[in-house]
Amino acid sequence: MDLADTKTKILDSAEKLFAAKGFAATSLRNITSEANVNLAAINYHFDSKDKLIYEVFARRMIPINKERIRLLDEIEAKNVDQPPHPKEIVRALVAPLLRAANNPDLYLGDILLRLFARLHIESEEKMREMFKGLMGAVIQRFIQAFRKSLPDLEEADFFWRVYFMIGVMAHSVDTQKLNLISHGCCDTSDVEGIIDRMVNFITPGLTAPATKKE
Amino acid sequence: MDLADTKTKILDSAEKLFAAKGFAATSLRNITSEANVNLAAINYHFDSKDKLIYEVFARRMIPINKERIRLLDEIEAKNVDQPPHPKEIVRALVAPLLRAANNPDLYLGDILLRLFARLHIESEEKMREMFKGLMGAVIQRFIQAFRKSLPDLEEADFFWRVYFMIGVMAHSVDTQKLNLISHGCCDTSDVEGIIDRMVNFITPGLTAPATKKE
DNA sequence: GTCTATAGGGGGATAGAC
DNA sequence: GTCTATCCCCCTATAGAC
Repeated sequence: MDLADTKTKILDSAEKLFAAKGFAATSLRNITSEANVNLAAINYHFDSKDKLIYEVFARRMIPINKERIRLLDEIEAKNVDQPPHPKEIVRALVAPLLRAANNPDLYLGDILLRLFARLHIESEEKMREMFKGLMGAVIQRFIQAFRKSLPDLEEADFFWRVYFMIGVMAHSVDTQKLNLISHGCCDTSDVEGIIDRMVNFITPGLTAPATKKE
Repeated sequence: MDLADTKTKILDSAEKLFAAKGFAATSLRNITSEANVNLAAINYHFDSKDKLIYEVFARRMIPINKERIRLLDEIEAKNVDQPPHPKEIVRALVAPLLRAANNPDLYLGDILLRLFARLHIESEEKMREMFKGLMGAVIQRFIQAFRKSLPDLEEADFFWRVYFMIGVMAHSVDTQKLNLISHGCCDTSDVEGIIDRMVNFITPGLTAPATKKE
């Protein structure tokens, strides 16, 4: 594990600490002492703390988004005549994210997932820009796919439901708080099971009858 | 607006800045200059930054949770012989939170709501303790109510679905990011409409058939 | 209760030796 | 590429005058 080069050690430690404490609360000194490297190495390899934050995200986000697009391409290739069922699109969106947590090559556990959850909640301008750059294209592809598979939904209803779906996904990548309420009866290590449950929760909400004024 | 006393001015400014930038990134100097009060006033009135954070939350959370319990009591009083429909319980849980944003006595808009979203994502120990103290009893009450109204659901399925529901609620209190994808077609000021849409999204997921191994 | 002043520490970033 | 040393800033908290 100490065979990694300095740049990788910094990324690994920064990822872990950002996920645990947040960006502002994690100092460059925290990171370098955790990584057993020199303080100046961060500025040498990454120029600034902001650019380090970006690199930490990009390293994980890019492969996940590639896999999402690959799965969506596959689904659309199978359904050339009619739009695919929303359930399949939901699965293509959430599965690569949840699976990334249990990739044995990463050894990340909940760390990666809390990092994404935190990004969703950050409101600083730089975070917004970063998010747009890393996620914009994928979001647009999936919105188009969902729109075609839910053609009868009124536009406002459609976007609200997509937004609620993103909420489920963003919040549930961190499964720690679930243990606080479930006294350990939920197996948080069974990723494929979590994916199934999440798809089965989201799909009926997406495909429900239109919301009427009550 | 400048008629408020020092303590209230500090709470108002702290709430606004915590929501916008997070706890760690908001300094006591930011708060006192926004509030037009002296730096030392924070330590005089609140002792420390941590206790200020707690007070900011408690001021909003306590009335919201009281209203949630009141609505749940009301629902259960109407349904003494059979458990209420999950839909009614969902509404009792989400409506007070979403309505708090548009309370004209508070003039908070999205600020209050982003604050709650951020609390959900904070992982520091002190936040966990605070959350437990302010939310523990309410969560237990609602879990019991949901359990009775969903008696056929396997236990793990039940808790996962409750967790997904919390995700929708926590994420969707900040409606800013919705505008990024919906090009303004969603009316984020119509609180009762948002509540209806959210209840209609969550309920089918809660009441769906059990998740089977696929 | 509110102020000024300051203690005492930690932060990001960089210069320059090796 | 990696180190030490340091600049200069902002931070929380408190002491003590008013």
